[in-house]
Amino acid sequence: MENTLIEKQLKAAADLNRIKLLACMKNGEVCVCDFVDVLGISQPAVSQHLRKLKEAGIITERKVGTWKHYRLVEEQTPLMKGILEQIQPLTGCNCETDCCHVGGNSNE
Amino acid sequence: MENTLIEKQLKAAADLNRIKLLACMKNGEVCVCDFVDVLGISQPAVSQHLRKLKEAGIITERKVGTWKHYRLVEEQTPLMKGILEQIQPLTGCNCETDCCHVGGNSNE
DNA sequence: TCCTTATATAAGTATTTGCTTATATATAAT
DNA sequence: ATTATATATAAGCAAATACTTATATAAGGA
Repeated sequence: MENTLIEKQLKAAADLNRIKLLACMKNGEVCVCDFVDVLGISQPAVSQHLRKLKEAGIITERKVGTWKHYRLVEEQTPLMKGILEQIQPLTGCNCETDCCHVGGNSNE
Repeated sequence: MENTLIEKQLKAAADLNRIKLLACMKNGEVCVCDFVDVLGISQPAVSQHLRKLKEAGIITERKVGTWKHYRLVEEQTPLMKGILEQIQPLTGCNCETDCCHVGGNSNE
């Protein structure tokens, strides 16, 4: 693993909001709309963070209708494996069970 | 290990010049003057990078006359252990054997 | 003491970053 | 076709970053 790739992945991970995104995704797939609630920043800001993580090869996406589900890629570099192990999980952002306010347990 | 400390250490490590500094220190103690040659940036720039790594608890220092020897702290966090493992070693910066142009194998 | 050397700090600046609001794109529903 | 929803992209801006040069500090030697 080259130092320039290490730099790219470290830069992608070195932000508290993106650390929280990664923490959420440790629980499974998450939608952009859920992240907005979790981080308290705008939807475009979330999109930009996710793009940075995607460009570093850390996450990938899946389109479901108008939604987009993001998740950690399966084959992480040794560097990212170590980092992801250390990131503390975040509750309240599990897309599997309550994605995009669909499923009947939302009050909107 | 809290996510805010993780952020601090990731931010400290997420720079190619600082990655090179860490790579050098994997070989042992290094002086500021040696880093200047290795990185090709000014001495104050090196000092500032080293301060950032020190403030993140990643490195420590030892004063020897007018020189200052920097080295990795012994008790690294699990996060930094993983990162340091992945950083590729850099040759030409081993302070133990050729520190600050002292030792007779310099041509100045 | 004065001068030199090694390093740190200060101040200034260009670049990068992380947000914002506004707009574009894509899908679904009416 | 029109409208609504979810996400992405564009543009602009404030804050952070990484350098520079100039200066301060500290130790050693003449």
